[in-house]
Amino acid sequence: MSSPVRRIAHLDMDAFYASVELLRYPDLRGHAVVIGGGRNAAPETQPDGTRSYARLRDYVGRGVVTTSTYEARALGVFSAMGMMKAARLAPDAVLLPTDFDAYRRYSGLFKAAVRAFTGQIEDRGIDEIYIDLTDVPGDARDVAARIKAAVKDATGLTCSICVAPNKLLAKIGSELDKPDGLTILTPADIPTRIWPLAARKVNGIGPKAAEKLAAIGIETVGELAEADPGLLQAHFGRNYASWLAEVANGRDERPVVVSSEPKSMSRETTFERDLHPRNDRPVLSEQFTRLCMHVAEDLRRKGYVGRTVGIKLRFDDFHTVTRDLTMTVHTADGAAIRRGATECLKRIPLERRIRLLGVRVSALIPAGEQGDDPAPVQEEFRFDADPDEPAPR
DNA sequence: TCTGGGGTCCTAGGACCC
DNA sequence: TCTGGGGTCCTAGGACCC
Repeated sequence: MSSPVRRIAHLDMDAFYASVELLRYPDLRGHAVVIGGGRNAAPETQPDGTRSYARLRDYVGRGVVTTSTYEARALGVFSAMGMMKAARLAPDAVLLPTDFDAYRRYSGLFKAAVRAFTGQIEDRGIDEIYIDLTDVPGDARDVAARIKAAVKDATGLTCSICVAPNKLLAKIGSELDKPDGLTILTPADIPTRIWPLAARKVNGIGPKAAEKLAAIGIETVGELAEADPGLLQAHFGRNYASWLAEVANGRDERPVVVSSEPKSMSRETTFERDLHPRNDRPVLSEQFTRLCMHVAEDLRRKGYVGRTVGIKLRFDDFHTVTRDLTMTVHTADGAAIRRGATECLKRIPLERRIRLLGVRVSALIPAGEQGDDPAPVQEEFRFDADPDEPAPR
């Protein structure tokens, strides 16, 4: 049983948020620009058309870098870096707040442009997708070039695309020629183009796994491919070890998943200062309610109800704990969510200041598909019931 | 200079049931 | 008498990704 060779593309927008901002503020082109930080203000345009931008050096707070332009990256400023550290590396960089509404608009534009080629698209977030091009006629490089042109046309933005036999290779490949890249990978390219790469480049090998690999002398994908299966199993467990061996050889059969239902929705917030569980109780309580109402609003807006409510606390020492509670009925009601969340909160000892508070609802189903009993059903007395048989459901 | 927010998936133990 | 063996649900934590 052999399936035809697939043709899977991964498309990744180049420095997406930053590039969208440069469309708005073309005068920043060529400058080190950093997006992130959270509560900072947007630049003001003067009556004469000039704009004054905030500089990274003036930032105070707990935010992290969301994206940076390639000029800022050259100064060592990357995504997920603390803003205060970024400010030390690039004090003169321009700082812009994140504008998710704008990014979502451009995300919709580029995805619509790709959809003109095929509906076989898997969403991987705001700035990247997988595309199954197996049934799209034409030479791979040609199709990819046409998709890039269509994206550029629809958004004014560049992207990087790799076409490969599977998602694993396509994902790795789209990074190889960034920005504005177009990469084609075949199985024959694995030894030359994949094996020299750091193991960390594989989607699914994160910082922890990379560190553990390094500890047993494995730095590259090629070294991983040569590794003794027994050694891998001893360090990573059977499932992860066999997955590592597969990906190191470029094997991946995962399909492009065109649609999926959300599993959970959550809201969380990091406070500007760590809050004391007793002294700051009013603020905490107010924020707690706000988060519950926010999640409820998200659920209703998207048309879901959930049955499991969970909370997350991060303390001043960064230790994070979660609690959750499964209810008897599904809900999207803020007050019901808050009641569940409060039960969860009672199970956490509060002995340190609180840095982060989060509320999550999971076990989601589309609203309207509730099979929940409208009211508790009374057990019916049956004089003929066999006491050893379970009651009928 | 302490490290965001929104997700998914996996593991593992215990409860509970047949 | 040393006490099976699955399957599923619930809960907590952690790795990872964008």
